[in-house]
Amino acid sequence: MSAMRKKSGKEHMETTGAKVRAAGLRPTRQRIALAGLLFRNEDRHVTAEALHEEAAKAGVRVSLATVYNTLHQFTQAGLLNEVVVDSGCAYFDTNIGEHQHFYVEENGELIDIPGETISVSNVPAPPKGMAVDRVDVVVRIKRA
Amino acid sequence: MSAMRKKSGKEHMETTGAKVRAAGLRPTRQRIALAGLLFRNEDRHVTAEALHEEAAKAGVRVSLATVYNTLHQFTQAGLLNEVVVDSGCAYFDTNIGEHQHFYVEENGELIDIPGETISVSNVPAPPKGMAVDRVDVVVRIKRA
DNA sequence: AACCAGTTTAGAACAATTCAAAAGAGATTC
DNA sequence: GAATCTCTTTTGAATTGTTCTAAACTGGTT
Ligand SMILES: [Mn+2]
Ligand SMILES: [Mn+2]
Ligand SMILES: [Zn+2]
Ligand SMILES: [Zn+2]
Repeated sequence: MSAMRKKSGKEHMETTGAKVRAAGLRPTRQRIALAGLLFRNEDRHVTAEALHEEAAKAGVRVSLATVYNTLHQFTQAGLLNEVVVDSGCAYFDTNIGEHQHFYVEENGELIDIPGETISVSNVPAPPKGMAVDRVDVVVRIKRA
Repeated sequence: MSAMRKKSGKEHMETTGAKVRAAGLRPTRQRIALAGLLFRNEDRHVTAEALHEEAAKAGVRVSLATVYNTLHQFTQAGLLNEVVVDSGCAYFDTNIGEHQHFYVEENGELIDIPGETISVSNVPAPPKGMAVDRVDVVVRIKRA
């Protein structure tokens, strides 16, 4: 589902519950609420802290520990990707397709670069006994 | 200086002091000692903690705070590069030329990929008012 | 309704890093 | 070479992001 139709409120709730269940996770209040926030809009990049605040503002009471647990569970279930751009802060990405990022060092913002855009070639073979897990490209940008 | 001759002990000390001074930093005991450890061998990737231990083993008494300070000062002076591969731990690289890395997630090891090897093309223009600072490629590998 | 396994929570614990204030040491001047 | 000035180092506390623990809770089942 590359281009998905905008869903109505109720429809979104159901979709969300199904998504959590399909991931093999019990659809609890907090998981459904967090999935609701995460998957409601276009692709997004969140930090645990940020999602926790967002939940609070949306009137959803969830502990920070649960936000961390949920982000990791969603990641393990393949619903999210983790993006490493900053030693000191973990980002989670709702865009799980192959793609790359601009990273605005100044304010910590992540911007998607569609997967077909950048091409990486001549990646050498890894040492014996090792296999490539994934190739990450981060384009660090700053004010011109 | 791509391929440098191996230096004798004393020669290395002098070179080291000069390097620190050339970077615009006062050649203090601890900065010279740390530079000595860092730039003595081939290119290396260190963590503050690791360098601190290495110094201790070499009989050099330096505080961890100083190791952090020094690594950052050397980085700012262009003697080191910081490599981001793990949210939670900062790596510093004595190879300041353009190159890429294999990252062995299992044990946190970094392996250089020479700069001419991988080619990255079609990097899109950054948003208005922004400029590319640098493009990082990390090839995450794991046991096959 | 009772029950159980899985989940959430608050708060303590941790790891990596930074900060603050006082003591120490290069560089410069006499 | 002593006085002096500024930059640096040190120690330990403080911060930040994240994980752990043990007790309370809840979704799903009987
Ligand atoms: Mn953050
Ligand atoms: Mn480390
Ligand atoms: Zn993304
Ligand atoms: Zn390197």
